[in-house]
Amino acid sequence: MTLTNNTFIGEYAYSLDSKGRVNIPAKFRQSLSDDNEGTFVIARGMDSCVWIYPLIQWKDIESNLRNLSSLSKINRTFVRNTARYASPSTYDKQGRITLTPSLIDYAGLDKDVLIVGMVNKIEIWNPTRLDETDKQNLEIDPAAYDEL
Amino acid sequence: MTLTNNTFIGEYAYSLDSKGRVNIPAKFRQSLSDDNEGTFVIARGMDSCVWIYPLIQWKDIESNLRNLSSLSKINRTFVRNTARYASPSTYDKQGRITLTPSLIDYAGLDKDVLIVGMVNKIEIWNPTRLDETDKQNLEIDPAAYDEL
DNA sequence: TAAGATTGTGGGTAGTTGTGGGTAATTTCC
DNA sequence: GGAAATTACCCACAACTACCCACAATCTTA
Repeated sequence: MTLTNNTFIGEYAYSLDSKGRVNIPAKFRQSLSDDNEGTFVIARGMDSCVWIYPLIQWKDIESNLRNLSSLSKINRTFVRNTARYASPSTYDKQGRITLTPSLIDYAGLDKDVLIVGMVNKIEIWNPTRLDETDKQNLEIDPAAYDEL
Repeated sequence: MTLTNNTFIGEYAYSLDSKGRVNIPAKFRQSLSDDNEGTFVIARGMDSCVWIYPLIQWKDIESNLRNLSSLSKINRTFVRNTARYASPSTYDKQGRITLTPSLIDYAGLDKDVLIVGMVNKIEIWNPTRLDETDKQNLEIDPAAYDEL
């Protein structure tokens, strides 16, 4: 069953095969609207994971990046890190996309990976790294919850 | 008979079958408005239980998450921890929804479960855990009630 | 009170999904 | 230009899930 288009929630334990392919969970593919043409854009996440955007979502980001002033150092860094490692990937008949070796290395991905729905994008994690990140974040969380 | 739409009160002792399915009490289903399309979103509760939102209720939460900027680490963590354990579930012809193994484990659910109406959402408990939680809260509650 | 409808619970089956690997086309590099 | 490596496309199978049917217990209604 499908919620809103291009919306991803839930967590899935999948595997990365020897060719660098990961399956996109069926529920996520079903949520993809047709104008994405079965294509995602994979990029470096800000945490040590891989970010996967639906194509049209990425186009939004792209146009935002275009409008960001290059005067700010943070902006420049953000644009560079986002754009530099991004590449489009269309899924095959089995629903898999291929990750670049560079991204696999960046996220420290091994055979077992965790796919996490982040509402408007998807994250791919090495399960161990996500655990560690979770632990580090335990301290700041309560404060964040309060604002919501 | 139905109170207000999408409002759940009362407590029910139901059972979780070997396939991870629980029945949603008939009264709760009758209270569900049509625009929910017979669908709930199950998620981690803040206590060790499962939360069940009517679909449209969850969509509100979702759109809030969608608007949080990913530039902030706190936001990313918050979105991840919320979306990660959530998944939609439409009830079958018998009125049951399927829980994910991850949530069953989190809430420590066994065969016998307790379904509790929480007005705008539903909780599923392991009866033993709910007892324990109740006892722990006895001490702090009176003070808290005063602020209400 | 008896008959019928509704509700909760269990299980079988067919279709879908995740995973691995093979082959042909394409690209890269010497 | 040709060989090696890489990529894209296809097929096969096992595991899982969604859907369906069956039955017993409870509630409703005449």
